[in-house]
Amino acid sequence: MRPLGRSFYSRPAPVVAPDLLGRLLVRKGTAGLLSARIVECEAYQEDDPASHSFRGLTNRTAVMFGPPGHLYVYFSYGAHWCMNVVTGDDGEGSAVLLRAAEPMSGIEVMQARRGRTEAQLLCSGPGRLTQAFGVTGADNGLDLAWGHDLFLSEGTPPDPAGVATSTRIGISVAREQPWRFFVAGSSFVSRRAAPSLARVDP
DNA sequence: TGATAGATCGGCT
DNA sequence: GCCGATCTATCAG
Repeated sequence: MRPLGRSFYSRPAPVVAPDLLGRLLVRKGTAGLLSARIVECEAYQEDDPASHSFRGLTNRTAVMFGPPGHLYVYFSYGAHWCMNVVTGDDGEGSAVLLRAAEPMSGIEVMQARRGRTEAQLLCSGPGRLTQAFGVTGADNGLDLAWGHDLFLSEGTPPDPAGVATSTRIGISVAREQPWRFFVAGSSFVSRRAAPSLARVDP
């Protein structure tokens, strides 16, 4: 199981995002091997009012403006960590938020960390995914493309016809951009919005 | 310097 | 369905 290389990430976020579906998020640590198949993610770009990078480089968003293939982790609503994959060129503030995944291995560790046993409650949501994988601010800036215990591997991409798009969850601006990508029909997609999300809300 | 909104989640009504 | 927890960044004064 080899990490996806730098070139995978050095493309625009809305191009990388659908290509992330079906890939495996892998963590090899003292807790053993953890892996999950990505089923939902969202693209964010520098000229995008919904993006953390929209107002320019800050201490918090510095990683987003760095080289592609690194991990951007931020603390949300005073309670949860959320993880992004940095995309595009070095110096450009774009990334893809990993929102949900289907647990594949290391399920007992995920259950212990989450305090839940149901498979759909382990990695289905950005805060849940980071908790299951033990990702925190300590992992901010980590290079996914080069020899760490956390990386993405090839996996098995879904049939292109099985990929659906929608507006991004919890975002009130730039609603015209259908930059949420998910595996249609997967029961591991986060459930915050209506089931038939292939439309753009008015 | 204070108020407020936010890429969330889980518990309660 | 609604609300609180409680950190970060931005904006108003």
